[in-house]
This record gives sequence, C-alpha cells and structure tokens, in this order.
Amino acid sequence: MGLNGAAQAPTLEMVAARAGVSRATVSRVVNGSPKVKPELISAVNAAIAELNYVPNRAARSLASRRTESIALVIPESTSRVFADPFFAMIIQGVAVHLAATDYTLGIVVASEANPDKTRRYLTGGNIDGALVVSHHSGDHSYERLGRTVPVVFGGRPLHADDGESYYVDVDNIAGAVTATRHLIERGRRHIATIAGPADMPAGFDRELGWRRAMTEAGLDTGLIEWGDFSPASGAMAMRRLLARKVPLDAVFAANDQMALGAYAVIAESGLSIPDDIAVVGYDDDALGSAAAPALTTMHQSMTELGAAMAEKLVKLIEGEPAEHATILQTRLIVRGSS
Amino acid sequence: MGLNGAAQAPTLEMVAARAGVSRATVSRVVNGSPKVKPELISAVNAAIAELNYVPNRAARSLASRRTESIALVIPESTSRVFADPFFAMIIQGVAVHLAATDYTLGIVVASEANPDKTRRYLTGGNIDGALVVSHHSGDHSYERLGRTVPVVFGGRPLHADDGESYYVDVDNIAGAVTATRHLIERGRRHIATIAGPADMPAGFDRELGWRRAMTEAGLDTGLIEWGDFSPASGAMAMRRLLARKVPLDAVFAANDQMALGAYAVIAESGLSIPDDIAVVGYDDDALGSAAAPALTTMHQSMTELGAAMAEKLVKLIEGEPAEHATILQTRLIVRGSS
DNA sequence: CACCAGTGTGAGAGCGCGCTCATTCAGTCG
DNA sequence: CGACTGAATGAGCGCGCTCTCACACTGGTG
Repeated sequence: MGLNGAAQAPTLEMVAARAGVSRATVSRVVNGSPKVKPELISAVNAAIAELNYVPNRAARSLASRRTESIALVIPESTSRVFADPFFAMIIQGVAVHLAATDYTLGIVVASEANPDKTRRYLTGGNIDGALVVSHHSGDHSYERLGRTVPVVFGGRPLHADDGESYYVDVDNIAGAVTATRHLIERGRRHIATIAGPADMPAGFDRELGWRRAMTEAGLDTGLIEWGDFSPASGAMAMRRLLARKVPLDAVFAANDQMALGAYAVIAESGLSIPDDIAVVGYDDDALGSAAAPALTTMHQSMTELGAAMAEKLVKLIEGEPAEHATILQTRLIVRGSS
Repeated sequence: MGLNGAAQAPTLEMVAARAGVSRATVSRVVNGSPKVKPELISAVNAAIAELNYVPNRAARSLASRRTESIALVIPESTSRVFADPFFAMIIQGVAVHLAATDYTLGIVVASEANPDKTRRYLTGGNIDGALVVSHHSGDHSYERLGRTVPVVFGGRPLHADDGESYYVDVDNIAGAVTATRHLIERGRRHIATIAGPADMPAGFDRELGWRRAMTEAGLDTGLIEWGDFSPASGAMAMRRLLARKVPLDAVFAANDQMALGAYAVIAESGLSIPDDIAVVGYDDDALGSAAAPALTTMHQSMTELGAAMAEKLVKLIEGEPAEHATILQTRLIVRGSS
C-alpha cells in the first residue's frame, strides 16, 4: 500500500509549521479573520493545500462550543408512514439548503418508548438547533426544547400558539378554499370532501377551507367522510360517500393519495371522472399526474418548506431576527379530473 | 428567566465531585467498564441522574478519535428524484436501525459541482463510516474512500466488482424472472417490458431477468421499450409499444411508477387490464395497491435494505467480519392486474 | 527623542473526555 | 509476619482547536 493509509490527518499545528507561522495565525486564516497580512494568508493557504488539511470538527466544536450541526427530528411513529413522499421532500429541501452552508444535517428518529434519549441528545450540546417534523404536524411536544436550543417546527401548532414557537407551514385553509371554489366554478354543486384526521392541522385546515368555500357559496356541507391520508382510507371514504345514495358530482380529497384511492372506487362503480364526479386532490404527488385522468390538485412545495425551515433555524442560531411564523402559498394545478 | 438557561451543561468532573470519586471512575461507569465496585457504580449513576448529565460528544470524539456518527451520502442529482419513496424508505431503515445503537446519522447531499467538499468531509475524520446510495445505483465513485473509512453501498457496482467493496442489493434478476414467469403461467405469450435505464443495475438486471424468463420459455424478446422510472416515461413507453401494432397481452414494467404511467395509456386506448393486457410492476409502491385494478408487483423492502446497510457498516466500523455482498430477496404480490 | 495609538502576531490556557500508568488496598503465600 | 499478586482507583497528559492577552513593531505626535 505504499504510504500507510493511516497517515495522521494533518493538524493546525502541522500547517503552522509548514507555513512558518503560529497556530493562531493559521486559525485566523481558516476562519477568515480580516487582520492577517495578505502574504501570510497565501503562505498558509499554500500549506493547507499541500497537506490537504481539513479542520477537525470535534476539536473545533469542543473549543468553540458550537457544533455546526443541526438535527431533523422525526417521531418514530411518523417514520412508519415514511412512504409518504412528504418527508422525503422536506428532507431534501433541508439538505440542499444546508449543503450551501457549513451546517451538517443529522436525522434523529425519536423513539416514543424512550423520549428522554432524544431529548438528552438534543439538549446535550450535540447540536446547534433542531428541526421538528411530525405527521401529526401539530405535535409540538418538543416545544420546551426551545428554551435550551433553537427549534423550528414544520406545521403550525395544533393548539393555541403561545406566540413563542417558530414554524413554517403551508396555507392549508387558503389552498382548500381555492380547490373548492374551483369545483364550484366548474358548475358543481354537490361537492363532497374526503377529509384528513381532524387532529392534524393539515387535516383540520383543509376541511375548514372546504367548509368555508361551500358556506360562502351557499352550498351544503353534509357530504364529508374522513380518512387517514392513505390511499386505502380514501377508497373506503369514497365507498361510504357513494353508499349514501345522494346527489354527488365532485370530491375534494385532502390529499392526492386519498384522491387516487377514491379513483379506484369511482371506476368500480361505473362512474366516470370528471363527467359524473370531478375530483380534486391536494399535494401534487408525482403519481397524480400519471393517473387517468390526470388529477387536478393543489401544489405546495415541500422542498421549499424544508428549505424555509432550515433558513429560519440558521437565522435563529446565528442570532439574527426571524419571524415566528412563515406561511407558504399553494397553487392550483388544473388537470383532467375536474 | 430565573435560573439562566445557559446554565453550564454538567461535565464528567462535576459528576465525579458529586459522587465523590475521580473523573476516571465516572468515565468507566459511563462506558461500562467491568472493573468498578457496584456501590460506586450506583453512586455515580445517582449523581448522573441528579445532574442530568450527558457526555459531550465532541470531547469524547476528540479524545477517542471516534465520532460515533455515520453519513448517508446522496448525490445531488439523485436527490432531485427524491420524490421516489425509494430513498425515504432506505433512510427510514437506516435511521431506525441506528436508533438502537449509539451511532448518529448524518445526511450528506454530495454536490456534484464540488465533489471535493464531500470527499474532504468524509475523509476528514468527521465520521466513522459512510453509506452511499445513488439512483444510479451502480455509481461507486466513492469507492476510493474505502481505503480511508469504511463504506457500504446500496446497489451493486455497475462494473465488474473488484471484490473489495461492500454492498447490499436486492436480487433484481431473480425478481424479474419471477414476475415474468408469473405472466407466462397466466397464459400470456406476448409479454412486453418497459425497462429502466440500462446504466443502472436496477434497470439492467430487471431487463435481464425478463429476457432470461422469456428465452427459457421460448418466447420472443422483441417487445421492449425503455423509460427512466418516472410515471411519464412509463406512459410514453407504453404508447410506443401499442404503436407497434403487434400482438401484446402483458407488460412487465421495471417499476410501479412506470406501470401506473402505462395504466393511463392502456385505459385511453380502450383496452382493459388484465383482460386485454396484464400488467406487473416492481417495487410495491403504496399507490399500486390503490390503483384500479390493484397492481401485481414485486415487493422488496427498502427499509430492510437500509437496515442491512447500516448493520454491515457498523460491523465494519467495529472491526467485525462482514460479507462483501448481501443480496435481499424479493416477493411476488399478486393483485388484480394480472 | 521619548511617547502613544494602532496593527499584526505568537504564547498559552483551556474546552471535556479517554487512556495510560502509578498507586493503593486487600488478600494470599512462604 | 513480611513480601507478593492482583484488582480497583486516581492523577495527569494529550486529543486539535479557539480565544484572550501580551508582545513586537510601525508610524505619527508633542
């Protein structure tokens, strides 16, 4: 193997010796201090390049009491529904945003059986800040961490906000209003909704938006069934709606997966989309556009949400002012199903 | 605020003082050394509990030259297709497996514009080992890292394996053979395939499995079109197959997303599934089961793959022997589409 | 020409922990 | 009863870095 692979990683000290300066000066150059003579800067940089020096993160963190790393916390129960692209997109948004900074991203799956392990990890000086995402996105049980370490939540608090937590959310109410109005404009009058769980803001708010648009148009809000955001639950909800044997000419589903579950049931019943029943979903899943007919839906960028969360957290960590709430807008995408 | 939130985190030293022992003894207890008197162990544990002590990761890592953290590397270009539940499931598998250990999981999005940044991070003593997943899953461009730090790949090397890299893969060839044979057993004879890119093992191997099963049954292997694993590409491939105007009674798609893309085109053409054309997919996406008719597919657990990767890496890090290759089996799930 | 401000640089003290090595204290043997 | 072994514990160094502070040097001022 020639030179042993275990050759010691170069240290600040070695760079200093090589460049003929002190450790302190090399440290200044590495950290971009303004008060170093240009000639020394280039000498140091040359030495760094020659030795292929990389600062040791652990040492730096020990000395500076900062870790340059943030954690994305996902409750374990949530991780089981990981199949939902939702989280993947958020992670992507966070990761890509952080890639441009010096922060490192850690994924923490919070065991519900042993919440203290997570809490200790988070408060034990291992991270500079935390991002918390839950499928029960109103779950702010990590709120108290905020006293110790900056925390940004994905999704607004389900309960009355104390005005102290930081979060990024999409405007679910406005999105649902837009989706429902779209169906009304298309001339539909018997518009059902397949709602999500009322204990999640995403479920609650989308239902609220539907109610608001319906009421505003003087339409009846009796046609509602609940699912759990899974395709199967969407199918079951659709079955229950059809079983009511009342006029029904459109469905607003609280997410695309449930909408596609409904598709199957509608097809089984010999009804056609959108002629008999128009369908609008929510989330703009990749598969909605490949379905037949392509699904009309509300688009909201989860990568954008992840990026916004990361951005807000970095601001907090670095002591810059940041808004408590950031609300992202959604966009109607009209396709063949409505 | 009463007691300041910035109250110093307790240190080994403080625990030692509290328990009336030396730092070394506390360290032994924390690290489970066998040679400590039981009475001291409990005294120390009591002190730890009272002070709510958590070891400082940076200091520990500095002193021990181990970081207790591993990185999951995802090339940036791959991260754009993050919408594919594929990665999310792998991350989940890795994260859940690691949650039971002391290792921390970091997500690294490798910028292709600046590969050195990633390479330096990985070799700079920041991690104990790395997991590399790429959509181009044959991409072992991080292979050389293996000399510096243990690496486990997701997916086998695309090119001739030098027998030195460690990887976990699913048995794509066997899975495709199984899927194709299933169609043959159902009496289909004009079986097309919508293959994935031939420069990815998942694409190449599934195509190979289809060819193998077809040849073995004496059937023609001319009915092939390629996609890129996206629903839209599946739809286009199906369109090209139908445009050939040759007998066609079944399609094996290299993944479910392309299969569902094909669904739409088959429906448009007024053909029925499975009566006119039977369809089998691959991956067991959540949506396949909600489609109408429900999609027959090959199931392979990506969470299992992630867990297997993590397990293998931990073994390598801890110096235990580990197989170079681990091949996971797939399972046929028969539903309404075939 | 002594004096002071300003600027750049180096010396050195930790950061919290693991680990080696010396030390202590029982218990055992000759 | 004193030397000897072995197990349990403690003292202290060093991991690689940041940061404070003192120092050296420059150039202008009284």
